[in-house]
Parts: sequence; structure tokens; C-alpha cells
Amino acid sequence: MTTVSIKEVAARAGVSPGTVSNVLNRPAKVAPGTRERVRRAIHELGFVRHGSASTLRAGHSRTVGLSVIDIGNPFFTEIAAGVEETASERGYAVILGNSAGSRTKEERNLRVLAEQRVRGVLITPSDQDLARLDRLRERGISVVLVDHPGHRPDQCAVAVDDVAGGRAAVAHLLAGGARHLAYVTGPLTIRQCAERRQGALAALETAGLGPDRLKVVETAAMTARAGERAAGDLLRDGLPEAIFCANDLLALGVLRTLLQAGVRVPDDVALMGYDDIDFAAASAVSLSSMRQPAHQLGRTATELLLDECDNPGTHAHQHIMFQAELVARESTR
Amino acid sequence: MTTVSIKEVAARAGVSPGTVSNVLNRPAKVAPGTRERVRRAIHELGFVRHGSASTLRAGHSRTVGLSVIDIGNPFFTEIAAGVEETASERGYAVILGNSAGSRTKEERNLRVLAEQRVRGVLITPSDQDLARLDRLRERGISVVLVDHPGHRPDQCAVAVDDVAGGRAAVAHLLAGGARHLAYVTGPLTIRQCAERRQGALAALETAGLGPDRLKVVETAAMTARAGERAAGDLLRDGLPEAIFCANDLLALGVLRTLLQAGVRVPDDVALMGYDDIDFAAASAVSLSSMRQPAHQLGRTATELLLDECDNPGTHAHQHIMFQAELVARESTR
DNA sequence: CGGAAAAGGTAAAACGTTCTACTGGCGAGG
DNA sequence: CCTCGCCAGTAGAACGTTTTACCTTTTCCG
Repeated sequence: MTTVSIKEVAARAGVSPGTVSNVLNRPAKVAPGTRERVRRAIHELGFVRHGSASTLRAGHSRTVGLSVIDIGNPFFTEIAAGVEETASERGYAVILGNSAGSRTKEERNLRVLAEQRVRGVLITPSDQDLARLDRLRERGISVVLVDHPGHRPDQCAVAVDDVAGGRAAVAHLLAGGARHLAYVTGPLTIRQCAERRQGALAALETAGLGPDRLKVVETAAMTARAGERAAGDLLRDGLPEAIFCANDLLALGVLRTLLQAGVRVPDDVALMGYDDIDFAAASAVSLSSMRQPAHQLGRTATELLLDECDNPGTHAHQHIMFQAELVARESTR
Repeated sequence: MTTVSIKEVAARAGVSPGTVSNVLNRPAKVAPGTRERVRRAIHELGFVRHGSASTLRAGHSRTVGLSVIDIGNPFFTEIAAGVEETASERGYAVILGNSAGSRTKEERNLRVLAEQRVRGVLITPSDQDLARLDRLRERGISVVLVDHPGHRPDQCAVAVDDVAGGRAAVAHLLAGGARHLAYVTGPLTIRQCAERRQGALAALETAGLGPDRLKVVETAAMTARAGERAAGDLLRDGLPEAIFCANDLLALGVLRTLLQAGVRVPDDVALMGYDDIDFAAASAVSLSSMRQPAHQLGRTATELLLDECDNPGTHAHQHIMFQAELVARESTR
């Protein structure tokens, strides 16, 4: 329980605390002999730098915040893994916040992050109101939007083109011969859901078909359970020839319910998901999906954030847009 | 970028900084009128307490560390969700570390946690060498083991009975009529893998069968891909009547490979997984599994940790052991 | 009514770093 | 030989809180 401070290291090495600090932060500034002596003292005493003291004095920490909508969704988990990996390589710690789609939880998380004086925040915003992010930036906390297109030139953003993704998915279903489709989606207030729908409609239009060909089934959550309920509705009201789901969890729920009802996939109904989580390939009927580069999303976002923190002068804000990739499997064969 | 401190709040409310601190930390100690005045000043100025300064002076932070073996595995993700939820409710931040099974990464993570002076650490240890955890505890950082049985009376631990789980799983397969079994597992140096095997052997013995009835196939990782390879080996060397997998990811990989090879599950081979992740029920043939209370594991561990931190005097260390629950689905019907 | 204790508050010293300004010493250029 | 500038290192203030010791009123109670 005895905590050893920089002073004791200094005493042991026969130097001043300032020199120890220099060894820690700017080793080049101190003569090789002294440097080694200090390093040895650090090692012998088991000294570990007090991060809070450092943060307090230096004015910035070596932590970043990560706020995701749903840590239970493998898509976000993979983003988180990419973030953790990149941050860890650079000696940064990651503080995790799960907003669970709730605005109040997101606000509480951001507050905690502000208290911790994180260097920056990576956030997949739970809604379109980004004003409170400005409050963070006023405090000198950099913000990078993840899975959200940049809407302003003064901040970085990393996203995947959801309109193009939706278009590609529905074009694929149309190419399979379907003419009446359903779109099973989470709340259309969620940008991703709305834009994928927009892309879907665009694909219909390109094929000379009207928007009435796409029946939209909106669910409260983007989970397998919600997908099951949506499929129940479709079974009751009449099945389309193809179903496009806004993510794989919904699609897996839909698939399970259809199969239990004796519907054959893809013979009776073709089915597509979105995200291409690992489990899409392993499901009852392997699921066609739109692959998003989740890990790379997390990695790129973190690199942008740390670049912004480390080179505040030269950093150029960027909006990076990845493209989703169609992965055709049994469910649309 | 102007950061407002407790002093400015004090000036605005016409009190001393000490009183503001009291409002923040022991509101009962200050008269209602003053309290309200201070609260208003805090709100008007948008004051946010500087966590590092607080930590430095108070000697302890409001953060806990979480180190998991594989954040990509839904079992651990669900633990993490339970931890995050509980910590967040109590105003604690969670610093996430992913050891990815690598000892050096785990060590690096623990070092970062020590620097951050986290209040405590929740860890699913990546191996049996727990000595470095003692080094944390010497520094006054409480440690709670997650998914690991407590081996010492001076620390808390939360786990699920893996021997009993392995026994139940194999007993179920034996009840289905199988007499020659395989156990597809990750490295047997991993405690969970070894204990489930031990339970499996116990079930065989109870049934009057020898250990030669259980062919052990050891893989390098506990992923779906490793499961695919293991299934390939089994196909080459001759299939057993039932396969027990050390986790669901392995089982999903095995399942995919078997089905592709034209093997019928459960008719030709019965299959069981472990963990009962959400996707087990949605797979090609819905997967029988042993359900572990992952969310509750995370929640309970966090509660124990925070209790230990908040009541160092009265806290009694506990070893809590949950039981896994058999969930029978199509793959063992 | 006197004295003790409680209530409400303040001033100032920490906590462990980093950073700024400064000090010697030494080699090089004029 | 003097001075300039650099190198290696030092002393001490500062960062924003919490906490301790202390002070002044007010309240309580015999």
C-alpha cells in the first residue's frame, strides 16, 4: 500500500525530481549515464507514474473515451476492439461507455468522460442532436464521430456509405427476381436505418419500380427478438418475395421465425442482413449481408483522434467514407 | 477551452472552495440555502469536477479496470455489459483492456490500469499465474477475479462451476445414446477448458465408461475458425456419435463444417456448445448449450469490487459460484 | 443562565507531477 | 582571453481538488 513517488526515485538515483520527469517524458534531454541510473532506480523501486498527477499538471490525459450505442451488437464490439487495439499500442487507455440507445445514459457517459478529462472522445452518436458534443469540444476535448458522416468541417468523422449499401443490397435482391420487398428496420430516426432505406428506394427507382414495392416494417430495437416480432407481422399480413433487414441481428430473428413457420429461405423468401457479423455465415441458412469494415472503422477513428491530439497545429480534419461490400450466401441464392 | 474550477464556483456563490467541495462530496454537511446557491453556481458556470485533481488529493479514483481475454467473444462482451452497467449506475467509469489471450498485452493493460490508479480491477485471468495481481493489491488496488474460482481467502471471485457444467453436458449427450464422444477444446492450459473436460470424464465414469471414450481435440484458439479445423480433423479420422465443444464459437465452426460435409446433426452426430451466446439459438441447427449467467457474472463482480472499495472495514471477501444451465435444442434432439 | 456541543463555514496545507526560469560548466569562435 | 551558446541539471511554482485544524454562532440541557 506504500506508493512510491518520483521523489524517492530521484533520491535513489541522486538527481532531482525534474530529471526523473525528463527521463520519463523526454529521455533524449538527459545524459545517457544519468538516464540509465534513473531507469534502474525506477525498476528497483517498482515506481509507476501517477497518471492523475501527470494529467493535472500537464493539462491532458492519456485516455480516450468510447461511447457506443450497443456493446452487445458484434458490429460495435468489433469497432471497440479496433479502438482498444490502436489506443493500447500508443499507450492510451480506453474508457468505455455503453449508451444502450438511451439519450440519458449517453449524457451520463459523456459527463463521466468530461470529468476524467479524456484526451478525446470516439462516439457513435445515438441521435442526430450533436450539440452536446460541442460542449465537449469547448472544453478542449477532441471528438471523432464513428459510423456517422461528418457534417461539419471542424471535426473528423469515419463512416460507411449507408445509402450505397442499401442500394447494393436491394439491387442484389431485385437481380434475384424479387419485385415485392420488405424492409425490416429499427427506428427510422436512426440515421443508418433511414439512409439504408433511402438507398433501397433508389435501387427500386433505378429498376423502374415505385416506392410502394418496399413495405417498411419498423421495430423498436435492432435485436434478434425485434426481428422475430417483425417476421410475425409479415407472416400475418402476407409475405413479400424478399426481405432486407437493417442489420444482421434483425435478420437472424426474422430467419428463425420464418423457418419455424415452415417458410423456405431463399426459395419462398430471399433474405438479406447488414453488417456481416461473424455469425451471419453460421446461421441456419447462411445469411447474405453487407460487410462493413468495423475493425478498420475503429482503428482509423482512433488514429485520427490521436493525430488530432498529438499534432493540434498540423492536423487536418477528415471525413472518411468506407464502402460496404456485398457478401452473397445461401439466403439469396 | 476555458476550464472553470471550483474556485470560480466558490466566488460566484460567495463561499469558500472547501464548501463547494463539501456540496459535491458530503451535501448533508452544508446548510440547505448555501447548498442550493452553490448548486446554482455550478450549473450556471457549467462546472465539471476535475477527476484527476480529485483522485490525486483524495488518494483514490472513481474508475475501475476491466481486463478480458477476448472482447470479440459474446460471452465476455456480455460480462463487460454487466460491468459497465453496474459501474455506470454508481458513477464509476470503466477502463477496458483486451488481453487477446496474450500475456504481454495483459501485462501492458495492467500497467496502464496501475498508472490510472483505478480503484479496482476486474479480471478474467488469461492464465494461472496470478502473482502479478498481488503486485496490484500491494498498491492498494482491489482485485476481483471474474470467471475464475477464488483460490485464496483474501480476494473476491465470481465464477461458474465448470466441472459441473462439463458433467451436465456430457451426461446429456450420454442420455441421448452416444457412447463414443469427442471434446473439441481450446488449449487445456486454460482452466475452463481443463475443468469442463474433467467434468466430462466424471460423467463418463458415472455411466461406467472409461476415459478412452472421450477423444480430445485441442485447438489453438477458441474461435469458429478453429472449430472448423477441428471438425475437419474429426471428419478425416472418423466421427464420434457426439461432440462436446468447450464454447459456442467452436461449436458453430464445427457445425458449419459438418453440415457442409453432408453430416446430419443431430442424426449422425449430436453436438453441444457452451456459454449459450445469443447466436446459439439462431444457428443452422439450433445449438444445445450450457447457459452461463454472463451478465450477472459481470454485475455481481462489480458489486463485490465496489463494496470492497467503499467498505474496506466491513467487507467480507466472497467466492461466488454460479451454476450453468443446460439448454437443449435441436442439435441434441 | 452557563457551559458544552453541534452546526456551518473558512484558511491553508497537502497530493505527485510537469514546466519555467535559472545556474554552472564547458567548448568554440572571434 | 572573453563571450556566446549549449548542455545537463536544479529549484520551486503551479495544476484543482480534498482534508485538517480551526473559528464563530447557535442550540441544547441541566
